[in-house]
Amino acid sequence: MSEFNLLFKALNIVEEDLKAEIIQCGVVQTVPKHSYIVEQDKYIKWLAIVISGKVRVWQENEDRQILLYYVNPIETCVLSLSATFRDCKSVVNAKTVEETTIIKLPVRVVTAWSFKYKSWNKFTTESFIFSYEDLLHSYKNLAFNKIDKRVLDYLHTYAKKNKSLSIPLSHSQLAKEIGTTREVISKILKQFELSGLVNLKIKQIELL
Amino acid sequence: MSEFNLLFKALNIVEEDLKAEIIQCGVVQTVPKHSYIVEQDKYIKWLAIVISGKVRVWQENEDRQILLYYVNPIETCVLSLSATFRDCKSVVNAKTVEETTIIKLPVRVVTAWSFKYKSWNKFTTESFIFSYEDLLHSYKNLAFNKIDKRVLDYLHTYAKKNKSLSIPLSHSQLAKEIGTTREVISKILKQFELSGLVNLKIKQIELL
DNA sequence: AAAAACTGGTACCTTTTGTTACAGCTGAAA
DNA sequence: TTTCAGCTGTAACAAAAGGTACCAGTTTTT
Repeated sequence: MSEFNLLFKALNIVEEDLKAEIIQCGVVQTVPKHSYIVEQDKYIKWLAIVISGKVRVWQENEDRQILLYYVNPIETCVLSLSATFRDCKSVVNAKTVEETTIIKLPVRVVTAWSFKYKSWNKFTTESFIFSYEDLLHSYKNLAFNKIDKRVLDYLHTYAKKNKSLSIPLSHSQLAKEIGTTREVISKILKQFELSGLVNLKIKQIELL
Repeated sequence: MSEFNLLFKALNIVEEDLKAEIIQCGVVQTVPKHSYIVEQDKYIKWLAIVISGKVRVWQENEDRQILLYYVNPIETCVLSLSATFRDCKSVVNAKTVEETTIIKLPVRVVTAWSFKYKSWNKFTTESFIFSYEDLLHSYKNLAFNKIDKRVLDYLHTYAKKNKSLSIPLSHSQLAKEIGTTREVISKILKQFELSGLVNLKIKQIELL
């Protein structure tokens, strides 16, 4: 099935006019792994919807990072979605984790769709709601939980989303997800191992 | 001017049908200070829009709190807005700071408006975008800044929003906004005073 | 006016988190 | 095979933040 048809099906887009508009102005693009999709402080000109692959979205401050979320197939980054309503610079970075196919839609064209097409309205609304709740959850987690709890949460969430108890991350990668340093992660993982919570291998953490 | 007309004007609601619907199902209510508008884990049945007064929205965990945002006149709480699209329990608390007049709209009725009325679509979209960016800013702040910086940020933001260099909060109230304890705030404010950044009085912090 | 509750100041200690420094290990490239 | 960069482990130390305790004003309630 073509990328467009995948998109139509996943978002329940039935309006022929909308389909035509998307096909007309949409650009299918396959991006190699570890490529930037958006960069902090740069203007967002395209709304990108991930068809296959995965995109990591995070914030930076000096040498620290903190994960915001991953964009999975048939999702879009909320922040580029806001950009479709209001020209603005990105306050985040987004980079492909693996080879990723996206459909790019020019921001200016998309703006009107949310009122014109019911399916698009639903898509944007749900994206906003889901993303807001997700961020809220992260905020609460960050505000009230110590790092070890946050690490454990992260591992469990990762396992759940990927349906695998094996998390293929190095200590320093994990540190960047959580917003701390490698040494702290090493210490915590070691404690987890001693408590029998995990098995540690190189670039691999196995939940027990 | 009636509360409804204030609302129509502020949100640029021109559709007569929408005005009629709002007037028909909306309830104007004046709530005394320090009253709960929504409570954690309870279902949201009304979308509340603040007409005058102020509502504080926060999250709790054991004896700690952290401020999410204030809802000011002609704003609505995003979270109750999401509830209009999807029945859900509140994950936050909201309480009036002062006597507050709100217009309550039953969640079930509002759902369809965002596609039916352009002005309502704009209102919801802008609420989502604004709130998301606001939360994102708080998240970054929490992730990367130490408490003293966050306190200073809070004071400056407060001063800016209220157009007054005088912040009428006790140390323990401020602690609850930031998500820490009274002693920590006392220590930090004392340092600020010694550095000549603020003047301290009882229940009053003056930015210099 | 007396009592109670709230507010602020401070000292001391603990826990949590971060930093520095170094050593051993692993896997891929030359 | 050697080499080297990246990964992991760990110890010692430093800084940030939180907890406890107690005291002294101030405001509110009784």
